[in-house]
Amino acid sequence: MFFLVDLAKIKDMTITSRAFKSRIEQEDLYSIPIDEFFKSAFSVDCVIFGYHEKQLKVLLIERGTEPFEGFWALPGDLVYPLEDLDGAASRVLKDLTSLSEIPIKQVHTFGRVDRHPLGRVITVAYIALVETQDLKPQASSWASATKWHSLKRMPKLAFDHKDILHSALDGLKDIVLREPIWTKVLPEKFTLTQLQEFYETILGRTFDKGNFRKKVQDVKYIQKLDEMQRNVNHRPSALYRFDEKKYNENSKKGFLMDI
Amino acid sequence: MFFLVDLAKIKDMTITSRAFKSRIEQEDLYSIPIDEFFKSAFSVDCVIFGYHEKQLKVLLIERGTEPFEGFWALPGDLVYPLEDLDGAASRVLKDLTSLSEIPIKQVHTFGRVDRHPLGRVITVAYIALVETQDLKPQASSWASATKWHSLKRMPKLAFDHKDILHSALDGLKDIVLREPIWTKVLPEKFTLTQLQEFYETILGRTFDKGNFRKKVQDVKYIQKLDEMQRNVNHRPSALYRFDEKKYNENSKKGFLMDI
DNA sequence: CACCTTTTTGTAAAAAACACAATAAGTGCG
DNA sequence: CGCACTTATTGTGTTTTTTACAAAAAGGTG
Repeated sequence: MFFLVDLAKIKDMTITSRAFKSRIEQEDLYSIPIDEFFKSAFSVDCVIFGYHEKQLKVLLIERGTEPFEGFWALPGDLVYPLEDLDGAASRVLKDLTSLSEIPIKQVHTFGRVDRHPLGRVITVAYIALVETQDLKPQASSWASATKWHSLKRMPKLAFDHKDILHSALDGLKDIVLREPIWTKVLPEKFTLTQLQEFYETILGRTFDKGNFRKKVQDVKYIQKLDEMQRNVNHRPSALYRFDEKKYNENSKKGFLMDI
Repeated sequence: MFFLVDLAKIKDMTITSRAFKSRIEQEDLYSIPIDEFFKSAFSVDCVIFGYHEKQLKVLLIERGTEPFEGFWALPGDLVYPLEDLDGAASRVLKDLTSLSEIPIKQVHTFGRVDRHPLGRVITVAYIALVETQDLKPQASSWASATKWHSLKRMPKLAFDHKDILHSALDGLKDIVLREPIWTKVLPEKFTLTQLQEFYETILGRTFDKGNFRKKVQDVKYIQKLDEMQRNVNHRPSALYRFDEKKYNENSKKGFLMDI
């Protein structure tokens, strides 16, 4: 099954892949006729959550071209021909953040016929979680601007990205209860208060300090260190760390954090 | 963004959509040159689970063409140009089962580059649950045969359908705890034993009869009737029904079955 | 040292989960 | 009819978990 492409239209499309464009130019396919049947493409969109000190944010890009020029949107790109879906999402993430090794998770696929005004584009949504401070938003070839946005007051988003964001937030809440993804956003050595704040922020509810602590004591892969906080203006907390080895042993048996 | 298609190759492809074929013939695009860049299409695959008397099965079709000729596979089809993803899955389901109004649920999207030997095909997996007896497997234009298969001894499946099936089973277990989907497979009036057996079958574990019953008493949308089983050769059970009105009231508040 | 803040431990009550037993209500059969 | 058999239904005590809240501890600060 093969595509031919109307480059005039392509140039107007803002969901463009750089590889895609360059390839088109090489092969000089400008004036090839159009098959009306398959006007479709697939893309990935990444919902990159940033966590820092009780604040959950999401990374948006500002669109520099029509449609939805000037709107904020989720970063995304077309999937390359020889690229897995997960790979495409990782690439988008890496291009945008210069961070590799960020674990991603597929959450849902959106394919409403009219979700893209210029054609049929099905998109697979991924989520990632990073330390907000690890990533300095900066303009790129992709967008005129990128910026961390608080989830409270969210601007009007392009396409159906509002739906995608909602779905991603649900997915994040799910994952947070199944996997210790706080390892990606808490410091190497952390306090239990920090851990508790993480859960409270993501899940949007509070926990009793004493009871939370008791739960954590049963979790084998959270290891108490012989170290303390320093220079805090109150009783210093003990520090803990994530014991990856113990986690891998236990997680094979369907182990999960249970709060 | 537009495709052109090499019909010679299309004819060999077994993931063909009937609409797709006919459209091609109409427009006489046989000898159009090929753009190598976008060799891709998207499809839906349906994991149709059948439940009947403590037996969970899955509906497979037998492929009549290469690749994987003779292999069992999940029913699926390409997504039509003016069709939503959910719509495509519903259509596949309806064509195959003559049942409409079956609720479906998207679970995951599979897009490994080499998952289809003849080209890039990304597929969105859906699950559905029906009463096994409501559906008489029969050959169709799609497949040389269709058949309910027990999940215990599963034949070798085409493509990556084994992965899809696994993922779907996880999805089913998830959903069963969040939504009362047993309404689709239990009779209008059912006993609590039937309900318990349903959960035991799907989740693969057993529950204490007395305790299960106590849980159900707290669930407002499961209504006890003034009716009894008849002609059973033991103490007759009270009959219950699903109270849709009460369910809709409660479910808005994030209500879910908790066993 | 008294005071402030946050950590850490403790404890008691309430709720939920769990295991198991006793009783009930039909059919079938002598 | 009465007894056996089967499954439904209710009950009960124990254990475990959850929840709420209080007290004590360990820093820093002035």
